[in-house]
Amino acid sequence: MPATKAAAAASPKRRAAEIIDAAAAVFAEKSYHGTTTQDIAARLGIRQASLYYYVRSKEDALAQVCKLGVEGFLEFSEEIAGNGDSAAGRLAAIVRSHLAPIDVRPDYVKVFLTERQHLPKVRRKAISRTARAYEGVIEGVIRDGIRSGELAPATDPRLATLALLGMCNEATRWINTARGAGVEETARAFSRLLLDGLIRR
Amino acid sequence: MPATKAAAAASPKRRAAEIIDAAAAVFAEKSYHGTTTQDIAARLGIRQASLYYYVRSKEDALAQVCKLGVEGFLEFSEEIAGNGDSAAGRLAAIVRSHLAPIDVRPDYVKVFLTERQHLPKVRRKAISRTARAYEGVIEGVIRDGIRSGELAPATDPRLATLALLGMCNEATRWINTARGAGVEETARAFSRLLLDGLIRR
Amino acid sequence: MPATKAAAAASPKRRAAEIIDAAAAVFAEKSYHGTTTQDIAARLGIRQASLYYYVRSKEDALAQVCKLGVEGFLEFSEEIAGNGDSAAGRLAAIVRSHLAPIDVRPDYVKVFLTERQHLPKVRRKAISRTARAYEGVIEGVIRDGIRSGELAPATDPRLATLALLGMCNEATRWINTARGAGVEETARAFSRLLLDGLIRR
Amino acid sequence: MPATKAAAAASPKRRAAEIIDAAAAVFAEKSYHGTTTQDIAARLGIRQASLYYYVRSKEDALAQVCKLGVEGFLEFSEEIAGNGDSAAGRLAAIVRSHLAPIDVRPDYVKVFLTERQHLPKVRRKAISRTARAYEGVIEGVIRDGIRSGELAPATDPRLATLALLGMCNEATRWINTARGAGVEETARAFSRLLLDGLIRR
DNA sequence: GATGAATGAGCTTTCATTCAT
DNA sequence: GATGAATGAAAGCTCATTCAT
Repeated sequence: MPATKAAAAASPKRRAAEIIDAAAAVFAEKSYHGTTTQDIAARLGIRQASLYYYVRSKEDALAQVCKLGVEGFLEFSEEIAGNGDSAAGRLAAIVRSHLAPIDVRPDYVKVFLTERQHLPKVRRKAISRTARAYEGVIEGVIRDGIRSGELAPATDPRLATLALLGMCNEATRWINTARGAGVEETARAFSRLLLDGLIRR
Repeated sequence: MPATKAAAAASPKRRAAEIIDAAAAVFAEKSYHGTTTQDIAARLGIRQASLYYYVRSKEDALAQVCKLGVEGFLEFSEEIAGNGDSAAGRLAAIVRSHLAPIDVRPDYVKVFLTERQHLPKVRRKAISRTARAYEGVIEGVIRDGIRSGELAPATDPRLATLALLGMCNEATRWINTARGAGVEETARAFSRLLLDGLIRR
Repeated sequence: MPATKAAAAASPKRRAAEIIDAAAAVFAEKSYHGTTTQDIAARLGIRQASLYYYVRSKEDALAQVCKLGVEGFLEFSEEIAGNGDSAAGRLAAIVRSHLAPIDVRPDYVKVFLTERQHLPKVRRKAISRTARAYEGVIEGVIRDGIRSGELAPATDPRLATLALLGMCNEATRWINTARGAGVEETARAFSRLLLDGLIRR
Repeated sequence: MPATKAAAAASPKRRAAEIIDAAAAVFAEKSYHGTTTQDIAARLGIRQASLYYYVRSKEDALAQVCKLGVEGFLEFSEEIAGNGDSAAGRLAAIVRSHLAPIDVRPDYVKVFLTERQHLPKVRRKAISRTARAYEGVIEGVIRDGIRSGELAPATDPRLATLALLGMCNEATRWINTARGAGVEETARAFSRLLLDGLIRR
């Protein structure tokens, strides 16, 4: 029976994860520079100084959040890109898999997308490289589809990729809110839109 | 005979606009809370204290940037929505007109999109209402098109609107850069994508 | 008639020097790490934050104090070492010229002697090199005197140098206090001691 | 069979002495206020909190180090002063006995000399009294020598004492290092210097 | 118009210390 | 004996803002 209030329900590792969780939530809401370490501590019901038992610095917390926010994007996309499916099928799968982390850990993804710029150069560059690789994979699938005649030859693969990413990434702002919709629905609607367009046939 | 370097050729009003221009640029690059008034002053070649001759406060500068960043979106969209064109034509026009300010004043739009959350509640709510109205206009055009049989009946107008806005808004990150493309091209590619999709017919 | 309290008697450059003066005094009294920036501000009758208008950081203040604390040692010693005087005459002059800055700016010298270790490595090494050179000059004079037969052949020039420096440097602790004596007296007594010893002849 | 690495071979009392040893070493290197309890713990391979099993506080550690650092100075000096030897012989013995603790426990002596100022007033004053007494003993020997005609009548006993102490105390900075020399040598050189001076006879 | 000087408020971080285990 | 977890207090520093000039 734990006596202290704060140490209540927390395994050694779990507590550290909770700190990062809180950081992600507050960074997502107020932006990195708009967040004080006090904000994070308050959300956890601990004192500000106690954060530093688990986290080296505010910036380190951002780095951890961003790391978890980007994880999962690249790996699945490569897997999908390499399966033998049609280009359309693979693109639909990519949309679905891109929205998945946004569904599960929206704060982490949002922070990764909007706050990673505040990471120190070295880390930022490394992440940018990963992101660039991810875009490349999607672009490759589109090029494939054009070459094979499955996708419209007039398509600009680069801009199509940016469109796909743009609409999916902005979903961090509204997915699972009243203003928006759930992932399943969103994934279906976005795939259809991307592949078939709005025009009735 | 102007002695100071910076104060050289500047009408009273023009100078004030330059201050806001500089604020927009730095806010866009470093985020609102990541920007110091010193950053803005440095970009203008003046001293920190001199900013306050033109601007009431840092927050006031943000408000002005956001105001100019949102201007032009709503007016044109209503005009377009009300012209007698087909739904497809009107949507293409909306895409074009939405990208226009991004082309002309990317910093202002970017700041409006990402930093308006840091405005005090009253101002923020007012802007949100405008934004909501804007979304409503687009959604209306899509509903029109579905009703008239021009657009696919299975379309979710809300999600289609969010998709359109998402892909256009994210363009603030790359339009006119080497990584992206110019507006004309982008508008054409995005309209086609939205209306016809990627699949070859 | 100056209205503000603090800005009273202070030319632009003079004020900065006053800040460093205060820092030297407090560092000398409480040691570098034992001093808070608040201590320095209090001695000047200004607010802590105001220090940073003149000084980049506490460490920068230490660097400035040390720089002024070491200045004057080397230059004179080289001059003296090179004049055509006897070894005994030159050593007496070195003692006198070494005690001079201790008389004029005891705090600066004391801080240089005891706190320079807390400077960042680069600066510290540079200062150490200067100090080493200074010791070398004195040692050289002693070697000269031994070679010419003026000084006792059994003398260890290195240890004699360290003795000279030791007794002079410790004078920072008591010179011009009731516990000690004035410079003139001290210089005379130390020269005689060094050259003739305590034994009566 | 001891399980923990660090706690291996250590009697209860011996361990406490090791803690103070470590404190002395780190205080000597980084100064009292420049040392963190973590620094001391790290040098022992234990955790910060574990220090408090042996030491009441950081300040208490300083007090213990200073106590051991000053021990041995006074007792021997009184013994020497009281033996029937010549003034010169007694001064040489004092130099030797003053350098002895510097040789054996340089860190303790150095900390005593440079950090005792940070002890709370009561303790500091008590130590100062002891130090003053020590100086008095040396000064007495010199006065004796002058009175008896053994030492030069023009000698200022106070300044001669301060010279002796200055050169010996500064030896904490270099004794037994490559830059300096061993105790035996140093004691011999310093005695001769003090008594006979540098001039050849 | 512009700025040098100053500051209140607040920020991130450090640190000695405590205490239940 | 030793330590993981936590914290009160304070440190150095930044920053938006003011104001006399």
